[in-house]
Amino acid sequence: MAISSKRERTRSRLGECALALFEERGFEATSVAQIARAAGVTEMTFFRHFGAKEQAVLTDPFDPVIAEVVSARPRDEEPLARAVRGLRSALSGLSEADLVMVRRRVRLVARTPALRAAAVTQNEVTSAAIAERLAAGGADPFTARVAAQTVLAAVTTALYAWAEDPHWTLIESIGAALDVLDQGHD
Amino acid sequence: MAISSKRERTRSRLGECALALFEERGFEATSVAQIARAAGVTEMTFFRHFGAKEQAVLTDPFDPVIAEVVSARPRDEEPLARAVRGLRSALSGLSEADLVMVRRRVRLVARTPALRAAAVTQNEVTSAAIAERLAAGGADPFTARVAAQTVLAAVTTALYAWAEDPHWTLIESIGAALDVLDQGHD
DNA sequence: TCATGAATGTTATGGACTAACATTACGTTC
DNA sequence: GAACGTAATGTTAGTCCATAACATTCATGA
Repeated sequence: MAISSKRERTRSRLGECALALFEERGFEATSVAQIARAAGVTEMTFFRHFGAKEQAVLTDPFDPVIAEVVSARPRDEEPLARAVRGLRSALSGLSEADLVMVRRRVRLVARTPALRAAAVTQNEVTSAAIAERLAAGGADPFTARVAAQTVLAAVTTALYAWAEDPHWTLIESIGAALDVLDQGHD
Repeated sequence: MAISSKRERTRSRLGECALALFEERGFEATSVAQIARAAGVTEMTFFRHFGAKEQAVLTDPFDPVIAEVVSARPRDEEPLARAVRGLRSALSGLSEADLVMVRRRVRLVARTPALRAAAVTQNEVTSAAIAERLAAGGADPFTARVAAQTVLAAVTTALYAWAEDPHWTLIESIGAALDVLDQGHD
């Protein structure tokens, strides 16, 4: 028997239909009514699963992992180094299939202004979590906030560049971005 | 006779009413119909002046100045130093009255998720301009992009912190944020 | 004065969301 | 496996943001 409940199944069905339609005819040109119909469900149901149209794309298990992993690093490393190494180890855990899906979503976000705007809200949660951990490790609160926001900005830029350029690895792109922050530190 | 045309006057009237109402009862709780009515004008007119509700707050002469000033620095300085010094000289040109208005707007943005999200769109234009200038100065395009996004993330964080904390100067806050990026470089 | 174009008003429409209430489907207990 | 309670979904109605097409007022110079 399936592990997934009915709720989980319709949710993922909605997510898949949304992604496919967005890729096919664009985010703005696709109405949630169309998505709902494609998933064999009502408009209302869509909003019960994803609070807003953008959430159908932006809901991924990616951001929480970052915060988790950064805070798992030894506390005596400096903030930037912790972020870099934390991300490196986190990304090595993704499968090929995962990467394909992540790339599809990130590319869509990278190409859609409304999605990029909505993504910052996700980002802020991650950023706050990272900053909190850094501050708990003894960093000045303001410094922690800036460091967290800065690292995420670099990672986001790397993600968008990677999604558009097929001959780069995710880890390569992110590594290169973080190297820009890190220049002069070694 | 007034220097400002009728168009400019209704525009600024709309902007002032919007800011006041947003501060009074919140951004989401204020409809553009209310703003329009307060300004003695139609809802339609609002949208002709500001393409969207958020633009009533986010339209300021701030972002363009940043890009302008960063690119005005001598090309042989390194990217980060150019950004820091460029901003420093740009901000010193603001009057007390300007600072009060900037603070009101930034505080509203800092407190309103929807406005923070919409602000990134503004940000991207500035970021692209900065990156272009950095790349024209010989920097690798990807590096330029990351540097631009990173600096703006730091500045934005500083802006939000400054708007909420009355005993800090704008330039102090931004300086402190950029110092976080700069640590280890000197 | 009147003619021209800019600024604004009117009306109609569509799409994103919310609220309140009705209904169906699912799983659990007996 | 039948009844019951609840989770999941449907229905309806409405608000607000935003756009389009067309009409109207207002300012300004010939």
